[in-house]
Amino acid sequence: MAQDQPQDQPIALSDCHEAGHVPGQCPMDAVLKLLMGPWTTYIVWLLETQGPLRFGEIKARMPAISSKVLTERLRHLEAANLVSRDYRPTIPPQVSYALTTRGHELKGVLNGISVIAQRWQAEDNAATQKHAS
Amino acid sequence: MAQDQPQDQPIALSDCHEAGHVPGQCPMDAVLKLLMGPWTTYIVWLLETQGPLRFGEIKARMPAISSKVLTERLRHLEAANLVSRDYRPTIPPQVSYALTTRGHELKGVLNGISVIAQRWQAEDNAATQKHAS
DNA sequence: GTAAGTAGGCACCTTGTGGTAACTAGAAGA
DNA sequence: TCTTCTAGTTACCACAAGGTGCCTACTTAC
Repeated sequence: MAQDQPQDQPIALSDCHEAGHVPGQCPMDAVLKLLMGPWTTYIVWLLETQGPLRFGEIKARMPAISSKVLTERLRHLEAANLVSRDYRPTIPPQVSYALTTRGHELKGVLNGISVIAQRWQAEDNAATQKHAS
Repeated sequence: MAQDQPQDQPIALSDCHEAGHVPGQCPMDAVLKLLMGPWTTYIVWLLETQGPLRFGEIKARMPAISSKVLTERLRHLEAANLVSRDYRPTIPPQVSYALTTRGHELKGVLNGISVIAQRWQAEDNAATQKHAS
């Protein structure tokens, strides 16, 4: 991935960043907006680690989310082609969600963020402890 | 970075994802929340590519942002140790902002997102064109 | 007759967030 | 004396986003 680039090259980001910036016109903004809301990364992680899940199964693993928001998040992820929706009109209906190829492509990036986030948190904790003693 | 891991290992993400998820208690959530708001990645990108900048210089490069929001974004980034603030109490005052080491560490991740985002957008554009023809 | 179970839809309320405009300090310059 | 410059701060407004509760459709089971 991009990490193979020599570290002294200027960061590229998206072309929209070249001129006066207007939020919402940038591919990066689109991806960040997708990932950002609460729950979203957790949904992707669930589908990544546990495979396809039904609506109720996802909800059971996120007790605090409301149906409305879960539905909305899944619709957004579906619209972005990150998850696929499989609807079976049985009684009662069965709807299962799975990551698409594009969804799996996020794995590397998410892991990168996770690694950094955990390292920073560990550093902060260590600093706090040292400061408290 | 994390991309060196074999691709068949389960994604790790953060420990908070192991049990019932509560947003806001997760190091990943913290980082995403930081990056997410409008303008934020653009500010980081500016400081990355153009070096330390004064408040007015940043604002001049983002004509649509308000002082209030720029101040708030910079305060958040400063609180997260991503940018450092250098205040000189001259008249009129001079305040310059620069990326910290931690700020530069984001470069890889942001570039990863940027690469994916641009690839997806290109794919989508190609698909749209083909569909339209 | 009615409750349970699934996957939401819909209306309403509340909170957070961003935006706008006015205002500040203190010295320099006209 | 009055304006200008910098880097904000403050008060206020508006909209979007999240949350809550209630409702549906259809069948099976009690």
